[in-house]
Amino acid sequence: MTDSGQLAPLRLESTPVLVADRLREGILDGTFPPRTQLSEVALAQQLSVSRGPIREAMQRLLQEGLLRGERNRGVFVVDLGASDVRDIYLARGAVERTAAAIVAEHGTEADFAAIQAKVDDLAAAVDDNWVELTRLDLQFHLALVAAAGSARLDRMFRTLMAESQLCIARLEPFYAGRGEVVREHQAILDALRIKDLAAADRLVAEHMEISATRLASGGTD
Amino acid sequence: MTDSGQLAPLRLESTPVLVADRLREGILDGTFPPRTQLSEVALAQQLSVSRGPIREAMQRLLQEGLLRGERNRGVFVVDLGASDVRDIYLARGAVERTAAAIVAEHGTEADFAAIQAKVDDLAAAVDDNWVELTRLDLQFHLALVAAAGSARLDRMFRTLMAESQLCIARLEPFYAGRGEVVREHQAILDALRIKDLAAADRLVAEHMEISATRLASGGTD
DNA sequence: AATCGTCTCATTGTCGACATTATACATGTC
DNA sequence: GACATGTATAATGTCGACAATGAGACGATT
Repeated sequence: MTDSGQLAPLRLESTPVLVADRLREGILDGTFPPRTQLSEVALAQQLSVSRGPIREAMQRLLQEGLLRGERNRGVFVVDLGASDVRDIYLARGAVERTAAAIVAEHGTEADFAAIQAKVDDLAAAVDDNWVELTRLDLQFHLALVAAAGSARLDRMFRTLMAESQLCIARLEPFYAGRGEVVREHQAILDALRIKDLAAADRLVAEHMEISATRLASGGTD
Repeated sequence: MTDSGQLAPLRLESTPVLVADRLREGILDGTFPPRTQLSEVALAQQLSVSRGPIREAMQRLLQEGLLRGERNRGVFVVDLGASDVRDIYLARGAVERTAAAIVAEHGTEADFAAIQAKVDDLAAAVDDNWVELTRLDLQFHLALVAAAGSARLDRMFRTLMAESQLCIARLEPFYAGRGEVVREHQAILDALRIKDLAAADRLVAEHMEISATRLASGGTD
């Protein structure tokens, strides 16, 4: 998997991308709580860059749905309500059910192995760190979508993943026990392996339904 | 629908949005053919604005998938191949099938009327103007997704719509006759009205399949 | 003759400063 | 005292200029 012998480019990412990553991290880990305004000048000073790259990074996060912009006012961290949670998981269902159908039909053994690795990571994780559990949870779904090999499904899922992470981090749900979650994911993978499209579709749809309900029950609309 | 007596804001949209609209229009109508580079300074002079808004507009089109950026090189109009066409319609299937399921279950008479209006527009259009026909075609699908009332499905569809328009405009397909297209769309709407989820899902999936095959056959991979 | 090194040119990346906009507070008038 | 108006301030929006990067052309060297 690693391309040893090949040298990586000196600068992997451009400055605006680096800034966007830092901001996204800050939003997801609670450094910037919902509804807080992100000042361009303040961030520019803290990160020792000009306002240009900051604005460009904000543009990306606006498109990702993590920030909300008001004309001539500024950008604010989004505040996701219960209806947003339902909508996010509805959209994820649309993406992941299609991805599952493709993987079930055309998935290779390498694809299944990659997804299985994510299930194993989830099973091996410690129970008490729920932040890590949700991260690994999303990694499974990312691997599932990646296995479908669709650039656009992947693009759409990544923005939804960021939004999922945001509302998960904010609500701090009881994660329903590791064992149950591992079983749910393993069941999806098993259905994919035996090319049972109907079962895979149903399991993914149910998984979205359950996750959305779990999260939405704790939030305000 | 019109709010007479009320004055609209002086500037509806910000400068970068206006610029993005102009650029998108130019890309879709062939003013900027695929693989052409968009120079920041040239566009800034032509539009009489600074490079800042230009860069911001380009950011949006990059996210929409209409432009491709290379570090320290510039941005270029994307060149979509047959595999991209298939991928776009795969992703559209994911979005629109989910939207159709929602509309079939919870759609109001107003929703159906709005979609029916798009079918009527399509039926009333003149035959020879295929550019207009494809535009109206996409308007139907936009209305369908809008009726689902999901902000994220809508967001995802709009970017896919732009990409669809691009590869349609580039390939200039024979549009398969207006009558056939009208029947296909009317059939989808009819299935939604009678809440036949299975039929609606199948019809939308087939519509995507047919459209993708129609377009991909003419392009290069 | 082929290759490497250097130069030039055009373009993007970044920066600091000015212009514009919106909010909040103070002021004046009825 | 309450409302409308004017002003101050802090933010974003925009601009022009400088720096850095990459591509192509030209010439020198082996």
